[in-house]
Amino acid sequence: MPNSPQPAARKPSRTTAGKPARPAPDAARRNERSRRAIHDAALALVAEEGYRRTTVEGIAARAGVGKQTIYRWWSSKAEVLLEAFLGLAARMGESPEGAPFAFPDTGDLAADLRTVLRATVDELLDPAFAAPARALAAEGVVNADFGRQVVAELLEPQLGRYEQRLRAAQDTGAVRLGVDPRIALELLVAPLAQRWLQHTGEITHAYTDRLVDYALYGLAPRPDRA
Amino acid sequence: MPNSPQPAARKPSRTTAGKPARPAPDAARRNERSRRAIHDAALALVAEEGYRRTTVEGIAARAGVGKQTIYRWWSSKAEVLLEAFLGLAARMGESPEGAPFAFPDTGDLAADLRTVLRATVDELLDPAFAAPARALAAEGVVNADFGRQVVAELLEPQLGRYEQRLRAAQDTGAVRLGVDPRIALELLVAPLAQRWLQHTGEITHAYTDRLVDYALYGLAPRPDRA
Amino acid sequence: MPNSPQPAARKPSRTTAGKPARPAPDAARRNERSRRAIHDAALALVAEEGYRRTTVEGIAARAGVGKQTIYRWWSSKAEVLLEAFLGLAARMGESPEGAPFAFPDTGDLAADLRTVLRATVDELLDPAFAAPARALAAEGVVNADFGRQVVAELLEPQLGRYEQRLRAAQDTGAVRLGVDPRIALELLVAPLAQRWLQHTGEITHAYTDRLVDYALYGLAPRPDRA
Amino acid sequence: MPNSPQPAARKPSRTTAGKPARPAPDAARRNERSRRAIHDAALALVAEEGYRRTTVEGIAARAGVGKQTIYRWWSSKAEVLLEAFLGLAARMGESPEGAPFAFPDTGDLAADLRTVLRATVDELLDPAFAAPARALAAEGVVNADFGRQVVAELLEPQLGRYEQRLRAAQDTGAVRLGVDPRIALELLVAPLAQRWLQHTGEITHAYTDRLVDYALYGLAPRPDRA
DNA sequence: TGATAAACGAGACGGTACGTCGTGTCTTTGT
DNA sequence: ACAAAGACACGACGTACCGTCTCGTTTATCA
Repeated sequence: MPNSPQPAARKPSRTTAGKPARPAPDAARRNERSRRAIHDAALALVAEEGYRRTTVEGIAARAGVGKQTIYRWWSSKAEVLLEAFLGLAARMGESPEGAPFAFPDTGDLAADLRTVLRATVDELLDPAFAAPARALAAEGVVNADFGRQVVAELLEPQLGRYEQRLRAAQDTGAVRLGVDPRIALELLVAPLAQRWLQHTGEITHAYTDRLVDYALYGLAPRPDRA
Repeated sequence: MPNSPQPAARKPSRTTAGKPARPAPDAARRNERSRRAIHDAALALVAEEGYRRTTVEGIAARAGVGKQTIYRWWSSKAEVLLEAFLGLAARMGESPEGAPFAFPDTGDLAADLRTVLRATVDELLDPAFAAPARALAAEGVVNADFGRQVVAELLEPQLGRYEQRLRAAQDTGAVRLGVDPRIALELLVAPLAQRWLQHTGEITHAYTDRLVDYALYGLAPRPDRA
Repeated sequence: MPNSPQPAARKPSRTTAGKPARPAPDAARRNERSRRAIHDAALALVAEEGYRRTTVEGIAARAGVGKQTIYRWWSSKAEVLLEAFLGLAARMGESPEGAPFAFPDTGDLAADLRTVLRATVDELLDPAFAAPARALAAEGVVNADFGRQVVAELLEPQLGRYEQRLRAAQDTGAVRLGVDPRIALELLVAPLAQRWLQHTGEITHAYTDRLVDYALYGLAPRPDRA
Repeated sequence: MPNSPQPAARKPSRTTAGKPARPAPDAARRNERSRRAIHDAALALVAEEGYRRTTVEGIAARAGVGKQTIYRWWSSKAEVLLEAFLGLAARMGESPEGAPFAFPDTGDLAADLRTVLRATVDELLDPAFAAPARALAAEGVVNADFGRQVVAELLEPQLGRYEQRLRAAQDTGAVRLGVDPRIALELLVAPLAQRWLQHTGEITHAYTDRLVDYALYGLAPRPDRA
């Protein structure tokens, strides 16, 4: 996971947008306690009340903070939640020693994929993780700019590791050379994402194990594999 | 597509929920002109302004209708949009004569899948179709009940046709017998859905053609297919 | 006193001002209970908390009314207070039977003026009357348009009665014919107003009695009056 | 006029009020440049924007000063403005050589009063003078403590000079001995004040000339003066 | 065919939240 | 230690919509 839990020099997105171009607050003087309290309040409220019922006002009240302190540093509740969630994901993805999660490579591609997908299933079933993650996804669906930001900051680092592992598998011959690793990864990950996002089916370890099998060996008959 | 453009006997969901148990309006006396105007206004506003900026008040104003006429028959703007979109999808999915769309079966599974996925790509790139579809998806992500309703009324009829075609393919030997057609279909459809929903990549005919190939024959080397 | 306590067809001042020209609410559908509750709340809060600490939000809360209901019909808390105060003044100025107050004319001008000014002193010493009256005056000092409105709707009707009485006195010979009744009235009324508004001195019956005497007979020696 | 333009030892009123009893700043180390800049900014903003739209923040910004520097030495924008206005009045009331204005005594009381009142009319018609004066008056109307402070520091010195001149007139026989000079002065000054403050009429030299006449010789007929 | 009851358009209402502004306090960083 | 700068908790602003609630006014069965 990127975004280690240091003070975080995220500049206010107002800088990039800016029509009236507010003078841009001084990040050095920022109150770190408030920032954290806002993160925590946002995550808690989304988990407890749902994203829709979560309001900027509510976050401010729960964090013991003035509304303006939120608007000074973020431009919407979605931005607040994204930053809060990146922090949460960083904390969850790390081993206790602080090293970020790394994609396993035991030499057995299928096994490695099963391991990682099972771990993802577990995360998606954890309400504290799932509620804000859903909220971010939903916001991104309807707001392309925000969606791309979510992808870049949250999703891409994860998917990049799949891509690397699949490239390694191409070197060892476990995956055909002609295959585009990007599309390959989607075959594995997207079905799980769809079931979770759209409520089209249950998500279990058995399900992801099957996904790995189907994706690697195809749906068509395979006479060579007895 | 279900929900043909007849008067539509959709009963107000208030009946099912209902604590105060409103007397339940008389669907027979319903004004069909208003119903249609509301559909059109909802679709137009979502396409023009975005889902977030679309309000019940705005729909009513644009449709030249009182707000209460909306609240009498629907319980939220999401419900209005779902019904409006079902109508739109029915109109688009139908051949001019009025027969609903049917999944092709030329005997060549790969070709049939490519055909259907290419058509889906075209739909997803049509803004008039995509904007409300995205809105419904986003709402469903964050609201499980509504999500299941969207799946049942909108998605499932489509996916069911994939499932039937894949079962037919199992009979002809084009797909292994052990394969779960539900999961198989997800391998084909979910990557496209993810790219579209999450803005993780471009969606093109070339892309879906590749998906069909990868899904049918797998990512691993296939020595039998010279 | 004008403005008897009938429904009051005061049209929203927005009509006169109006840049964005809001559609202008329909006064016929106005809720009279809310209107009264807002009047009462405004007067009570100004008396209890002071004008400065009285807020539109506070008035709305105390009246059990949405803020928008205030902004729909008035353009500022000052306008609310003016209307509320006009109602109060009408109620106070009336004899119990409902007839508005009339300036006395006993034939003795000095006595009549003393009577009326003493009554005014009593009003100005009544906190329930004085607090909103002060607030309106202060607002008018600093905002010329509003000041003129206060004068026209509140002050002028009162001063007009002085003017009439003085004209009558000119007919009977109690006041010189060359005297401008407008200025004459100011000689009597303004000193009291100044003491009250600017806190430059006490206001008592003895004080106003003296004012009447000085104004009628002048400061210079009067050899004719033994 | 008191308050000559020396450093001004006005101690922060916080000392007198004070619950938390702030350490009380050291007036000796005070920055005189900032003090002046604050005065100028306050007067300019009130004249340009109006009292209501003038804010402490705006004054600080315009003066190139930190907000705290204002709060350190004054307790409200009204206090700032009062002090600034006292300085302005001192500068305007002085002859170029620095001697403060003195009430004329030519032996002709009526002429002297006309002279002074005409000068006052001119001041009241000067926007740079009138805007802050109005603001102070309005604040005083609604805030008794502040009102008394305005009277004591600003009004009383002026009115005192009227009182002295009227006493002198009693010695020469131009004013009856039984007349209270305080009330007498109000007869002359209050009508002008009221017209100006409450926007009840125009203020002109002709008007004040008439006031002097009416006040001195009364409204009633005066058979002795042919 | 006229009575009558519902749906309808309009929009006022009590509310909640928005995003902004100003207050008065506190903290940081030079002087 | 004062000062410039400005972040902060707080509270009010005036606006936008929410979902409910009247108001007349159609409209469309049934008497």
